[in-house]
Amino acid sequence: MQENKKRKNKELQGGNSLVKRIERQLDQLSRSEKRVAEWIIENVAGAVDASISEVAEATQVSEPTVIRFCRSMGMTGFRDLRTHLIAAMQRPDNYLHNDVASHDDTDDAVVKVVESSIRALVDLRTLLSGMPFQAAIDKMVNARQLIFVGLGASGYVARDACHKFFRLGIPCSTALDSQTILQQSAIARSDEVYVVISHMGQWAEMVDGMRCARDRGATIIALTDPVSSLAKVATRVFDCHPPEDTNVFTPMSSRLAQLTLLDGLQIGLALELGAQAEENLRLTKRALFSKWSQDP
Amino acid sequence: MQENKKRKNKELQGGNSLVKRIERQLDQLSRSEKRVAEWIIENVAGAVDASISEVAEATQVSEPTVIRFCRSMGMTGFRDLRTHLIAAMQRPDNYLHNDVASHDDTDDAVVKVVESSIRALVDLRTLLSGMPFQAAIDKMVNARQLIFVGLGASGYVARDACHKFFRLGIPCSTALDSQTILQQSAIARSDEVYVVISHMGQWAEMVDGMRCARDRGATIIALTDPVSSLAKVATRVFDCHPPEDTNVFTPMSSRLAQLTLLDGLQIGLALELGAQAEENLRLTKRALFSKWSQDP
DNA sequence: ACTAAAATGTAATTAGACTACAAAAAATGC
DNA sequence: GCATTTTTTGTAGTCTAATTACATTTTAGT
Repeated sequence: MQENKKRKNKELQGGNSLVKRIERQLDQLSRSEKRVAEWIIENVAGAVDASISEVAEATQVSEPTVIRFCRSMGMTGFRDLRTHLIAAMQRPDNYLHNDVASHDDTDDAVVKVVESSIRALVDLRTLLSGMPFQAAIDKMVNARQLIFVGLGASGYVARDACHKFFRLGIPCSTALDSQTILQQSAIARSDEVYVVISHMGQWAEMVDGMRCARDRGATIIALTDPVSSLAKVATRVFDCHPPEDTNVFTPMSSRLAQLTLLDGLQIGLALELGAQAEENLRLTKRALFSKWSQDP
Repeated sequence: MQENKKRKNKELQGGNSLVKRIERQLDQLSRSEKRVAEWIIENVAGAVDASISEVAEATQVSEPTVIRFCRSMGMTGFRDLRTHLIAAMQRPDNYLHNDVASHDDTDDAVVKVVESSIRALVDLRTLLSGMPFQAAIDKMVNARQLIFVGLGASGYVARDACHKFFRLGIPCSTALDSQTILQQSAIARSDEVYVVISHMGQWAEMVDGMRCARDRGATIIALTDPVSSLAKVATRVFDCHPPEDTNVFTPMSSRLAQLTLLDGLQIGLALELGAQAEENLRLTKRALFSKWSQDP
């Protein structure tokens, strides 16, 4: 018993993905154990919080069978399995995609939402290397003004981005409806950079406006579907393909990817701008801090 | 990208979040609880494997005291503490987030930003089980109106949430500056639910306003630091502790956690409301879709 | 020194994890 | 096909961990 504990701890560090390990050994299991395995894979989320009796209940299997399953996986028992599961969940690549269904209870649904958001960012990470960050930043460094463009839900992303970039000390504005977009782009200049956020990239007025701005020499950086008409007009495209939208309960995780991407752009730009931008960031941060620290 | 390649400064990040949190609250603990805290800090690895009686034994303290310590840390019990400890232990090894430094090149910086965002969501994932989703949703189901409150950067989150929840067919509004907050809360009703987003939870006007609304019987749901004064006023608290904010280049990933959390709340509420909300979601979605599909 | 409050421990309760063994089910040999 | 062995599964019970209720001690204020 004593030795087991020590050894177990070693394995925990090296830990190659437990979920994948379960998947791999799936067909070497007996019928009941397989049910347990499948439930855990489908539901890694809930499994972490569940007790042995809850697992037994959920899989219609006896409690000892659950323990046998743990042993089959090379764990010393249920507690050990749980430990490894928790550890595995700290590796974002283990999160699988599960849609929320209308029969889910609240907690399951929430967990699924968070996990699908994690997936969205993990996906983003793999796409990162193909994205023109340096090129976009090079344009931004010398810009007279950054204009963030977005309609509807993307408008919130644009606003957020604007609020983030202005702290670098660069003039920033937003254009969040057709009228503003068309007027703004009608007077676009070659030293202005438009950052356009649009899932589909299909809104006619927006595309028209950006084409106009582009013709006037402005730089158009688009976060959109690369096959869209907006993408054709843009100077640089960051691939934000729209989610395949089968489920009404789909959370808005594509928006998270956009926000994160813009975070990356902003930080990249700050680095490029150097000391002055860094100082501006520091000052804006302190402006808030000193306020609340004086009236707590 | 390849995190192996750039594992240069293997700075001892042993100070993972939970341990830091324990350290931070160390002097607010009673003598016995402090002993437990110190032992765990000294001995994180061992603590993960220990049972409650082993901890009690090792620290010369009774078992209930160990549990009291867990509660003082904001956990529901010993099991919960263990869960979080295991999660925290995993951190130094994989996906360790090095802060962006001024000598980083663009691509490194962007990867770091994305990974720290992923980290933020994985952290959120482990905190979920302690969050009062069902309670919050129960209040929202019968609400006459939802009011989303946030100042500054949190205002964007509030706005975004408002835009998300209104699609369920519930009256939603925002209060994004002190004046609006004070006026709104002055006429608060007991069938209204306030959703308040604030990192620090220390802005005097906001806390005053919420206290007033609370006194008038409204429900206050706060996404904030659980030790803040806002948290004390709130009906329900979702633990969104502020990031330890040492670096100017810190991306705003805590905001992602808030957005995701609100996504979860919205979907949970949609499920609770049932068919009507589902239909509303479908309709709002189609309203957009039919527009762009007719003029591509 | 006396009271109220907080901190801690004792003992009992409950729930969780696990074992031993027996009943089914499947596989094997004749 | 039937008997026999082996494997799989469940039942019932044990033991341990986690938690609660309550009693005792300690601490701080008057």
